[in-house]
Amino acid sequence: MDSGAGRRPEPTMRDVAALARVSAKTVSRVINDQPGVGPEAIERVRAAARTLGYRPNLTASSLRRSDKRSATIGVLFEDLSNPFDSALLRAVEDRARQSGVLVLAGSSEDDPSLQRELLASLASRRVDGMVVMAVGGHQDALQQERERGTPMVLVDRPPTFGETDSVTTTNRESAREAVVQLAELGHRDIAFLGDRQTLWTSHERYTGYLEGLAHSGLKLRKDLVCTDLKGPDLAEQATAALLDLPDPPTALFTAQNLVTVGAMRVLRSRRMHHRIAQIGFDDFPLADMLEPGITVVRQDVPGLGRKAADLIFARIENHHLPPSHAVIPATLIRRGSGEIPPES
Amino acid sequence: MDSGAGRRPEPTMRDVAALARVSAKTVSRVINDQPGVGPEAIERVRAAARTLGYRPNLTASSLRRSDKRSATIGVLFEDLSNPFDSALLRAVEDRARQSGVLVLAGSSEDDPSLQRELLASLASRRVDGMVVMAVGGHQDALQQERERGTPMVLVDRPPTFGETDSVTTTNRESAREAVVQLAELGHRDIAFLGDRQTLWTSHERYTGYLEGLAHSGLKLRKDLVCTDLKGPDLAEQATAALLDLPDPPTALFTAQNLVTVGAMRVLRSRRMHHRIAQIGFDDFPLADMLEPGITVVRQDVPGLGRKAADLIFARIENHHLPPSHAVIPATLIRRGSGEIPPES
DNA sequence: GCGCACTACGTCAACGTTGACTCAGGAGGA
DNA sequence: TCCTCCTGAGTCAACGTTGACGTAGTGCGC
Repeated sequence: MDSGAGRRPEPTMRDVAALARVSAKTVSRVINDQPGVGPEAIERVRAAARTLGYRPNLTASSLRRSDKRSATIGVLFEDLSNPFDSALLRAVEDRARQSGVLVLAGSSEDDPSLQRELLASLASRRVDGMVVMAVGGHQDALQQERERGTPMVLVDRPPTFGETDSVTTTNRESAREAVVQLAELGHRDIAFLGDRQTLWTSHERYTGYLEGLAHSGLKLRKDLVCTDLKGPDLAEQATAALLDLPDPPTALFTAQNLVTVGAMRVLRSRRMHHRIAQIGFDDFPLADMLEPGITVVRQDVPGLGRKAADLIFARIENHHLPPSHAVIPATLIRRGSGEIPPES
Repeated sequence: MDSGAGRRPEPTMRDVAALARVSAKTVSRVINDQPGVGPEAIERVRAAARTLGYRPNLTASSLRRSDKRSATIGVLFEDLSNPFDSALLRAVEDRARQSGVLVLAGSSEDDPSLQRELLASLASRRVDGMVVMAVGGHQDALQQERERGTPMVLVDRPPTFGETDSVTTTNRESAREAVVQLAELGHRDIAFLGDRQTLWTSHERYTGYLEGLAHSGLKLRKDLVCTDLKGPDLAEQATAALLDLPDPPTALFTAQNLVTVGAMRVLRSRRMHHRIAQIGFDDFPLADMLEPGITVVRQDVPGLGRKAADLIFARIENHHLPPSHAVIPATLIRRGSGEIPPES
């Protein structure tokens, strides 16, 4: 074993060339399957590379190559341990692998300065492109990066600046659909519980909620709207407060995953989960195993990821494509909780 | 905007040097905070770098530097969209960020040839180290990589070869603890449902099951042992078959996440979830919201990830450290399903 | 006034690879 | 026979950066 020795120096093309008694350039040709090398020279080079355990140095290669490709893309999401983000990452990774590209991944934690830092880190490594879930607020850093010509695709949230590809979900339309379904069951007091309004998705879903009410001829009750619920604790408090109203809602539209779970928790602890309707945005595991099953709007996460990857690779291939804004449809999955009619 | 223009060439040190009227070396010194540059030269270089939007090329830098560090590590897990894997990735990423290191991530899908390919891909990019969840079976590719001197830490599964760091969970001990708890409640017919036996973790948990039985003076009933349940479908079939036995089990030890869920599903559909005890290995979201809550052995996933990252960075710093094998304790979380006594 | 140390730079080559070019030798045609 | 073309190589420099080393100028002690 390696005990005692430090990291062995990697053999270089020159080492292989010396052993095969050819020039380094010939080794380069063999490694890159370029023509102009005779069969027995090819064999000598291959044998030498094998015995030395030679592996090409991609960093040196991409430094010298004319296209400067690093065969690496950057992925900058909010939190890689979040199931949504990791499913997205996996979809991007799968598509990248087909092109022999590896993925540098980072979590921005919705922190602009961290995003800026990671962006610079990716840029220093000269990635071929970036797939970014932009943090809320100003996107100056992203815009600057894009304006330098770095291929970039925004996922889940659209760019606030021009000429940049994006992939999003039908947030507004699907939220609206959920609310309309509740209204058609006879609900007239439908509460909205959502995440931070600075997040584009949250805001879109709220707009969809408003549209759904309007479409169904319902009046907006401002006391039934709870926004900026960051995390399950705030969601639980908000749900409890709603239920304690003199005129409580008969249905909840919970516009984010953790909010959905927080609300569920409160409904269950009050044994009201069979009497109050609930539709959540974004599916989650075991939603079908609860009593009742939780009706949700399911986003096509792998679809989002695949599309994002397709776009980034298309953009890398051709910088001059017109920007593309893909919208991936979400689906309403009826499991019971969203099909509870109002009482009396 | 960038419309029409291809990717703008990145400014180099020479560009900055020309603008600041100094040599490239001086720019290098300023960028790396090295001494030997006067204050006003520093200012000129800084200003020039700002106006040009200069960002150092880390690939060129790591090519030339003596230590050859790329400030990048590789992470090779089974499936990055799996919550266990992604939580692990996140923990590694957090630790890496502290050292200014980025993470190249890949999913091996438990496929030896894919793992081999990704390993080569990482090696070509000259990562400083690798954190690997080894695929089952032969680990030759990993061993070869390790023998070349690449710093490597195996997570969740130990190496079958020497001189390599690893981090694992108390699979056997915790499985044993779970089974002993069931036995102490009076259960005598405790079934084992587990994933593929080729996986080290599955095998360990099975061994723990056997130890638990032995410790409690129970005899092994081979007809209650179901292994190699890959995926929830097989788990459901196996559970159904167990319950259809003339002498069915009164408690289930489900040794893997998807198996746990599959078994739960069958118990619920047969309305037996309040009569048959169940303890699962590995926690999952909403386990506490079901009726009854699911008792599980919870692994300390962030702890595993942190430790793995600590080890890889220690190894990168010092190749000569003796190999370290960390074992992170798991905890039994009692929620109800594992505290159901046998009937009559 | 001379040597010496010290500071603030600059010069050069090299990291591992590849694009552009050169070149020897043989085949083939006029 | 001579010229051209093609094949299978090799040579050289450069990608962007930094380690090793060189050097001009200043300050200071004796």
